[in-house]
Amino acid sequence: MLTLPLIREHSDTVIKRLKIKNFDATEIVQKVLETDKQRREIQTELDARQADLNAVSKQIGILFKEGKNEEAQEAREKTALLKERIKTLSSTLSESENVLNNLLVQLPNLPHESVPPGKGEADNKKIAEGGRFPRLSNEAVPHWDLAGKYDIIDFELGNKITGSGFPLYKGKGAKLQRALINFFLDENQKAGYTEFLPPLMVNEDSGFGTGQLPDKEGQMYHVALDNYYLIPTAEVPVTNIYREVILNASDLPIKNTAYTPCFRREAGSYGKDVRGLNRLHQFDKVEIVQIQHPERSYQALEEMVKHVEQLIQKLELPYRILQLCGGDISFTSALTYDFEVYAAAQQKWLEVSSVSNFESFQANRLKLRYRDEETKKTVLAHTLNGSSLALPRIVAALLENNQQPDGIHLPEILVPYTGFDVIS
RNA sequence: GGAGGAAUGGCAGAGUGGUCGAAUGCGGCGGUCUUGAAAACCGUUGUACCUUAUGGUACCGGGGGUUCGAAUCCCUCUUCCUCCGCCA
Repeated sequence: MLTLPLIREHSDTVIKRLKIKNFDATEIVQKVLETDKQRREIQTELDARQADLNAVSKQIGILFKEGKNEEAQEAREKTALLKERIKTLSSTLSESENVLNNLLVQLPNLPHESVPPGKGEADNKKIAEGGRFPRLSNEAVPHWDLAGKYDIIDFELGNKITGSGFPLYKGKGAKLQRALINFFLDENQKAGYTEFLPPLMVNEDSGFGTGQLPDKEGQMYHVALDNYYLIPTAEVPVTNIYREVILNASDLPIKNTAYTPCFRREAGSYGKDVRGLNRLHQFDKVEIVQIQHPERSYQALEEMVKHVEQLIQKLELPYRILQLCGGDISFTSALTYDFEVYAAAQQKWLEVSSVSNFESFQANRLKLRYRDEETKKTVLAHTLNGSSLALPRIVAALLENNQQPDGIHLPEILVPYTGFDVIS
C-alpha cells in the first residue's frame, strides 16, 4: 500500500510512475485526494465535538461532587444533541475511511526508476547469464518421462490421491527433494539467514499484510470453516512475523529463511505449460526474506541476487537473470529479478526464483516500522524476498540436463546430501 | 470436548464508574557526582490520527452495548493458564 503522504504530496509522480506498470492511476489518485480531504474535515469536527462532550462530562462530575444536583441534571440534558452529532460524525468517518482504504489497496507499488517499460515477458531485460548448455542425444526425453522411467516421481498416483498438480515423490526422487531442501537451507544459513519453520496456514490479516489479500484471493486455497489460507509461499508467514512491530534501527537488517511447501490454485492455467513439474498446485520452496533499512534495501537486493546466482552455479545449471519490465512486475514489487534455468529436453527456460524489493509497500500494510535513531520517529522498513530456490523446476532441469544412457548424474555438490550420485 | 480463572504501557504489577494515558518497581534514555565505571540522586521514557503557535481525539486482548462519563458494568469473540477427558 502506498502511503497517504506520498500520494498527497507527489500525486503527479505517482501517476507518472505507475504508467510504467501500464496502470492508469489518475482517477483513483483523484478520488483518494478528495476522500482524504473529506475524511480530515470530518475528523477535525469529530475531535472537537468529543472534546466538548468530555468537558461537559467532567463538569457534571464536579457538580455532583459539590452537591449541585440540579445544575448537573441540566448539563446532562444538554448532552443529547452533542451525542447525536458525534454518532453521525463517527459513522461518516468510518465510512470515509473505508472508501479511502478500498481506493488505496487498488494502487500498485511504484516501480523503481530502473524498471524498463514494457508489456510482458518479451520486454524483460536480460542482465546476466551463465552455466553451460548440455549436449543431449537424440533420445533425450523431458523430465516427466524420466520421472516414470526411473520411478522417482509418480504423477498418476498423486492425481489419484489428490488431483492433478500434486505429484508423489518416491525413493530417490523423495530423497532428492530432501537433499535440495537441506542444501538450500545450509547455504542460506551460511549467508547469515536465520532458519524458520512457520505455520503453513495463515489468517486473513497475514494474507493482507503481504499483499495476497484482497486481490489475489483466488490464488490461495481457503479453509472456509476456519477462515485460514494455505500459504502460497513462505514469504507470507515469515514476513508477517513482523506485522505491527516497531524494531530498533540496530535490529536491521533481519535475514530469515524458511523451507515450506507452497500451495497455489493457479486458476486458469492449462495446456503445455503444466506438464510434469512445470506448474504445480503443491511444491517445495526455500525462501529468503530480509527486513532492511530503506537506505540499504537496494544494496541488499543485489546481495540476494548474487546469493541466488551462486546457488544455481553450484548446481551447474545453465541460467539467465532477467530484470522484469513494468508490464511483468508484480503488483507489490518495486523491482524484481527473475531467475530462469534451461531445461534442455523441453528446450524451455523455467523460472526458479523471483527476487524482489517491495520497499515500504508491504511494510505499510504490515505496519512494520523501525525507530530512527536521530529523529526518534517511527519509519516504515523495507521488505525484500526471493526464492532460494523453488524445487520442482530445478529438479526438472537437473533431470533433463543430466540424463545419460546409464542414468541421471547429479551435480557433485548434492552428493553429500543425497548419498548417491546417479539415479538409474 | 467439559469445568474454572485470567488478559493493563518494553517487562513486572496496581487500579471496580468521574480530574486515569493510567500508581509503583524494573528496564531504557539524558544529566549530576567520578580520572573512568558502579552506586546514589534528578529528569525523561507508548502508538496513531486531527490541528499546528499551541492544543485536541482515540487506544488498558478484539468487536458491540449501558451511561452525561467506562481500564472499571453488561454482551460477544479470541488468546493464555489450571483441572478433567481424548489423542499424534
